[in-house]
Amino acid sequence: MAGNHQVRVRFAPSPTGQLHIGNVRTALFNWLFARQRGGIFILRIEDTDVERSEARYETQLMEDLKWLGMDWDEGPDVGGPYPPYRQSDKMDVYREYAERLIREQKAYYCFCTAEELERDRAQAMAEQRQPNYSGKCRNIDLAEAERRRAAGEPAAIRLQIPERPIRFHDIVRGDVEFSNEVVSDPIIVRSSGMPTYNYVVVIDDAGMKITHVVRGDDHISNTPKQVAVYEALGLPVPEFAHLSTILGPDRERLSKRHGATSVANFREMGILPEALMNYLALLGWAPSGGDRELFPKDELIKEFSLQRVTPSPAVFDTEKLHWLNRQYIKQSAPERIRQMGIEILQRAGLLPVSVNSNVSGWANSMIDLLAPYVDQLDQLPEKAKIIFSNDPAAALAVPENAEAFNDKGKAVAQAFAKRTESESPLTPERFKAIMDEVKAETGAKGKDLFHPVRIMLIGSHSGPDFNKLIPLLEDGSKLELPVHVKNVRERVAEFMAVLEQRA
RNA sequence: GUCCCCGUCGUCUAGCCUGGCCUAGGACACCGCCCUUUCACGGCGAUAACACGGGUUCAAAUCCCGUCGGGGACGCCA
Repeated sequence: MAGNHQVRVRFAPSPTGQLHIGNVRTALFNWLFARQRGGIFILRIEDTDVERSEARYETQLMEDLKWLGMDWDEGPDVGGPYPPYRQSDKMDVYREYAERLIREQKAYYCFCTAEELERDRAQAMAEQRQPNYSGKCRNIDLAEAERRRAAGEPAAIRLQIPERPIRFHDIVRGDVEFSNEVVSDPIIVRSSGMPTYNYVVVIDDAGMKITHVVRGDDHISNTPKQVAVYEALGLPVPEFAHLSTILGPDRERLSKRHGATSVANFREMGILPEALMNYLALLGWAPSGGDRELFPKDELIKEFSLQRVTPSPAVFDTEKLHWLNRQYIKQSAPERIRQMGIEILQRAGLLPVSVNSNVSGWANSMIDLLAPYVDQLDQLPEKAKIIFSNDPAAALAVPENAEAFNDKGKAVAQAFAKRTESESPLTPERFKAIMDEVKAETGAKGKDLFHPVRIMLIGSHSGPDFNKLIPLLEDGSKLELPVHVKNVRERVAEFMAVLEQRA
């Protein structure tokens, strides 16, 4: 394909806060589209809102994108042929274009005051009309307007919307048409001399030779205004693709009150980046056939297509994200999960700040054992409670557990206790032998045999395999850890004390 | 209020453009069974949807109109 047909897309966030999940999805679709088509993905930081923009958010935003696995070909850090990629502050260019529009009578000075406009708007609403600009300054003679400005009267510049419908093509929604009646002449330069967003964004996008504008559908109503700017300036109009909104479970736009909504949140929770990317891609896009869910990055790039993006809004479903995350945890190299797990356990105060090889070896086996049980890695400390804490009273307070210690269960507990008080350390082999003896002595088998023992050891009748659990308890008890791990003998002794007392 | 967008299982969606292959497919969740001396994992299975009403047609989830419902935009914010 010839170079001049090359796809050029951009993600243009404002560094005013944490990168929101909806915005990353927009970034992702831009990126996937660019990579799929062998195009250019551009990062442009919109920090014109000086009051709210912060450098740390910009850094964070770039880290978040990288963490997710995205890269950009042009941007504030890597440069590119059409700078600037940070400030879209090209005042002279904006002014020059605005002057040209005035000269060509495609734009005009507007002397209306804010109060006047507000009054008109309120009246239109009251009369159930579209609150459009009246157009009262449209016919002020240019010479007259210049005279008033020279006399110090403040004036904004408005673009004159043509007397015909404005159409544009949207890859997701097809042809979209807005009647010119509903598109007010937009202000492109404020009376303060500052250009407005709808004007600036067009010049910036055109300047960067953007071929496809992929963004959230909250911009769809702005699009006719922007198209009018392109046309007035004689600039080529790009293709558009407006992505639907991501909703919370209550079908309201996803926001902070729905819980985790920023990339940073998911990262801290121990969601793997490939799982998040996969999930986000599936929100609004599906492959033809729609029968595959697992899409690693490379597969997404291969399969993605903007034409297949759905126009309807999607509810964010944490359960499905969790499912994908579990899939990727299982597929992932064990070392990676171990390392992440150790950091999380350290933060929870269960592992020392610096781990020696004895501790890390032990921690690794523990993480290997527990990781398949979690939806997100930050659940590890909670799951590790079975190893780090031992509370017989609490365990017996659960009716279901207490029931396991009927006469037969109690006999099992006593027989087991009798054999383990001298058995230390306990190996899995020895454990098995003991269980066989207990079985012979008490006649208990199956659940009757194993439930009491498991409750004694970890306070619950469900949990990981004994063969792996026993060594973890025995080895852990010998390590210097912030929280002492009790071995089997200690656990059984404590448990029996409480059990006898209750009887 | 006006305009725009959207409307398939509880959720994400395939199918819709190019009507018949749809007895509407897949996935998550839920439920059941199997595996496992428990739980989880895994395997198998079940329940579950074309918003409603009119057309057009031999035939409509698919095309047209209307209604209802949801979301968004209506700024000298971005």
